Amino acid sequence: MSEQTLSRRELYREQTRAEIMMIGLRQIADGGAEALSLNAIAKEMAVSGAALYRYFASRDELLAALVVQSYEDLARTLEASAAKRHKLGPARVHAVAAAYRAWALAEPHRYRLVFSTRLDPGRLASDEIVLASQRSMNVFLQALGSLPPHSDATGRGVSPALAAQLEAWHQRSSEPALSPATLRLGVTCWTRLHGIMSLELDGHLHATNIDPALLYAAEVEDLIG
Amino acid sequence: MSEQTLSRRELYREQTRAEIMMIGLRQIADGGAEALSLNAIAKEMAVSGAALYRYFASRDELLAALVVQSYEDLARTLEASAAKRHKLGPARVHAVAAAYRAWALAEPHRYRLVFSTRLDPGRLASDEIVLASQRSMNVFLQALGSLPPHSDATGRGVSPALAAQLEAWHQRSSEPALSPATLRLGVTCWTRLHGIMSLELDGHLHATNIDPALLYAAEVEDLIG
DNA sequence: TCGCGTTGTTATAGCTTCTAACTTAGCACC
DNA sequence: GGTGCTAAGTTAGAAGCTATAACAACGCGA
Repeated sequence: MSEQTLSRRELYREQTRAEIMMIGLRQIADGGAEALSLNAIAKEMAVSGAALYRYFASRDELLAALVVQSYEDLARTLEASAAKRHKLGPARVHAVAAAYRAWALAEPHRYRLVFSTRLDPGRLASDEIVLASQRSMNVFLQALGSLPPHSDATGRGVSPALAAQLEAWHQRSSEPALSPATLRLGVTCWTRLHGIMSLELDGHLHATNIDPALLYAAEVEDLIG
Repeated sequence: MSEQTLSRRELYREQTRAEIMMIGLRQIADGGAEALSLNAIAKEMAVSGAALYRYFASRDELLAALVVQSYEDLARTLEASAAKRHKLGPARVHAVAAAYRAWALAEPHRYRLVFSTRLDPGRLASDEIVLASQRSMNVFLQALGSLPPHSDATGRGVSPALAAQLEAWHQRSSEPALSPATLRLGVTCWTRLHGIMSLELDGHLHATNIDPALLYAAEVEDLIG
């Protein structure tokens, strides 16, 4: 909370935590969340296994921290991709979608870590996770909101119940510029793109012999217009 | 392979295997794939832990068997839902989609087991898994193929590359009645519905405060017309 | 009926998480 | 500058897991 400079002790502590997380992240990148082992990290750091419990109360806590870190990394990546193309419109949607896909393909285990790691409910609702999620979502929403209004984006296919929930979301949103139609486009975009990435990463599209990149591109095109 | 009646020994063996799988499945249903423990199963069966290795060479082999079993159960469920509504058309698509969602919600851990369990490549490409996958897919394809032809189902938004791959799939498919357009509708249906179910089950849609059922219904509607 | 293969056993190695009790080392305060 | 408290490391150990090896006994099939 306090902004004052950290004491020497706290500084070392943060460094050690960072080192633990770095090694843990590499374990996950190599072998998935299952491969995360406090003991193995300790061995690599040349300390006893028990020492790490001074920094993380449990393996689960470290895992949760890595989920948060990865989610934030995804958010940063998407924000960077959007910042590069400062012009809005379809090109920006393409850029963000491409960045999303590239991140997932570059670090599949991390993508899985973020989206299909089951944490205890308390940790899942952690402020940092919700924040990172909103940051990522916002990048998509900003891009989608800049598209020329689509004829049936707000009308056809939206049930009254769904329209009401979108309206409620619109009301409490911190960004009043985002219309309910854009919000809807946002979740749809997210669920569709995630659907492809998730199945692709787990090899379930392999049997069809269809290049997932083509499916992905087609969905992006469909969402844009 | 041989159809001859099993010997007494083989019969008992199958029974024991089934019992192991039953208990293992319950463990997964309760606590996810991580909770699967040969030792715990043995304790529940009142045998030593080592005894189970006569029936499954490793924990991974048991896990793979449970993945297959669950996938087949999903396929059976979908087939049953289709069989109930013997009339084809939109109603059938609705029925199958609803059955898919219901299965996922009834046994979330099993859904995750099927779709986001990482098995070694050898096991993932197992004949039984591919078969169960095709069975499930076929139920959707049969239903989708019976829809009145949609104006831009085959034209707009399909890149030449994608069209070619769909054509190739069509050629080697055992069901010549399924047009490339229907095949495309099939994968799209799968990726979209899975996208929603996957995010919903892992709690990622919670932050939006939107009922996933409404999103799901909207996607089904969009796919149909 | 007899033998052999199947199925169980116990023992053990090696890994994991995590706790408890003890030692050391350094930061902070007087 | 000395001294004491606290943080950070240590080892020991419990309880759990997968998996293998060596051995005992049961029962099916010839």
